[in-house]
This record gives sequence, C-alpha cells and structure tokens, in this order.
Amino acid sequence: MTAIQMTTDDRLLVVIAGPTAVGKTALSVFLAKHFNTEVISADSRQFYREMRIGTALPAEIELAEVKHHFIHHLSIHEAYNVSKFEAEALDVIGKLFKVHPVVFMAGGSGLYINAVCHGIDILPDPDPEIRSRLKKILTVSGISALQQELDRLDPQYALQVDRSNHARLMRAIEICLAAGMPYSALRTQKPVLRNFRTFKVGLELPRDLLYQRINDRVDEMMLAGLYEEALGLYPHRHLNALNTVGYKELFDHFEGLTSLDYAVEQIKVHSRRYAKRQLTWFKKDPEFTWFHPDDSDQIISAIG
RNA sequence: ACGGGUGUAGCUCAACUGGUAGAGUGGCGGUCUCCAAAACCGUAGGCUGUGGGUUCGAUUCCUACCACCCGUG
Repeated sequence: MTAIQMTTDDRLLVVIAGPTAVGKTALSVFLAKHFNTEVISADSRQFYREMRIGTALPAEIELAEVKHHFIHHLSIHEAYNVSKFEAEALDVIGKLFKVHPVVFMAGGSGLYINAVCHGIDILPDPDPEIRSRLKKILTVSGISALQQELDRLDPQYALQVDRSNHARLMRAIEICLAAGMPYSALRTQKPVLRNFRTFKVGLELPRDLLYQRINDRVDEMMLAGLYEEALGLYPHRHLNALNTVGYKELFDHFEGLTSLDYAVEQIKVHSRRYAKRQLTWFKKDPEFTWFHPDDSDQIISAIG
C-alpha cells in the first residue's frame, strides 16, 4: 500500500458498523487485508470464548487471514463493561497505530463503539452487591420504590430518566450510592478528543433482505450445532453473558417452556428486533456514512 | 357422503341473555453513558368467510353457499 506519513492526523480508525448479519465481518476482513492492517472487534458477545456458534464468530479462515482483537478474550464468568473495553481497546489501537496508519474496528455494539470514539464518563463500575439489593427492592416494593429512591438521591437525573426502565433507575441509584454524590454531577457526556481520526462506515441492506439473511443465518447456526453449544452452556444460563439472543431462547426450550421450533422462531424474531435497535442507534449518529456491504470499492475510495 | 364443530388484526384468541370489536404476539417507530445481542417506551392494523333474511341495530339469531377440522362411513 501507499506510504502514509504517520502524523497524528493521519492515523485513522475506520469503524464498520451496522445491524447483525449485514456483512460486517466479511467486509472488515476484506478491507483489513487490502490495507494490510488489523481489526478491533466491538461486539459485546464475541468477547466470550465459550460462545461461538451463536455469536456468528468470524470463520477460522477469516481469523487466520486478518488479526482480530477482542474476540474470545474473556470467559463468560468474567465481569466486563464498556469502560474496561474503552481502556483496553485504546491501548491496542495505540499500539497498532505505531505500525499501521489505518486500523479497523468492526462490530454491532453501539455503546462500545461510542466509548472508543468519544469516551465515556468515569463512573463507578457496576457493583453486584448494590445491584442485588436494588433488585430485591424492585421485587418486594416495585418500581415506584426505585423511582422514589432516585428522586431522593438525584432529583435532577430523576427528571430525565425513563422512569419505567428499572435497569436505568438501578444503575443511576447504584452510581449515587457508590460515588456518594448524585449521578448527574458525574454525568458530563462530554466527548473526549482522540489522537486519531475516525471514519464511520454504516452498512445497510433493504429490510426484507436483511431479515432474510438473519433468518437464514439462524438456520445455519442450528445446523452448525447451536443446540449442542447452548445445551453445554445451560448450567451457566444465569450469567449475564448468556442473556443473549440465540441462547436464552434455547434455554427456555431446555426448561420445557417452549418447543424447539418455537425457540428457533423466537431467535429469529429477537435477532430482527436487535437489528432494528442497532439501526436506530447508528442512524442517529450523523458521523456515519452509509454503504451497501458490497460497495467495497466505494468504501475504499471514501477511506482515501 | 352423513353427523358435529370452527371461520374475528399477519398469527393465537376475546367480546354477558343481539347495542356496531379488544388482548397477547408479530409488524412499524423511538429511547439509550457501563450486565447494552441488555433494559425500556410509543404506535398502526379488522366492510368480524361470502350472499341473503329477522331487527331500530347482528361478530352475536335464522338460512344458503364456501373453506378448514373432528367423528362415522
């Protein structure tokens, strides 16, 4: 490839994002080969080494062709979160920029991508002890108890949260308790400047085609042995990592709650909805330039 | 072929003794600062199988036809 001056301004992180099954992996492998560089994965479920088939991991060949980071670097038993990913990814990206002017980051986890591109406020990590306490309050006294607690601890944030979302309420309360100050005092939401540029590639397909690909891929996963993989992970079904499309539906089947056909159908439905949520997230980000996943030539010239 | 049953939103089903149709689910749209493939919110869909009849009024009653299901042959 052409020689590029390695000044800070020339360092470019190319983000490849889009809904599940749109073709992020294939494209990022192709582009990484073309630019002779490596790929950072921003996929919160491909982190876990115990989950393979259900997370549509890049194929062996693809992994052999291009070096990937943050794939299978965790066990489902480990606690992980965005800020850890932010720190670790920035570290790896920094090292890669010493050798490569262009680095790719591919994945579908919008929050994780944002954290790498623009940072995330420094907040207390999730605290299992506080969480189980809050969960108990929710079960015993209902969501209004959480709402009142947040009203008391952080009246300002209490006005803007989604009050019917217990997960948000609990997180906010958790922060207040762990930090000893209101969440809103810590929540700057100020983008952090990075020492590299970013170019965000959004991949999109017509909805019916995307859904067809999702449905087909679920069938392929089943043929590839998703059932057996999920069965093996069934004893660990309560771990957060396994609160994942493709596994939880099969767990329901193992519990005798649903038929296998229904479980597979639900995997498809949930994957489609997930894809929609991803699209909603990425579409809102004006930094994205949208392409068809086959438009590699256009994408290459856009990267420059 | 005969007897019985069912036909209501894309799907599964509701609607007291007739007062002109609702839920769940899916679809569509959105929210999002740390368990995020998570969690949550909002919406649009129906000449109630078809044609007659009774009635002020029919998803509801009568009738014919059509479709499907079960049983007997």
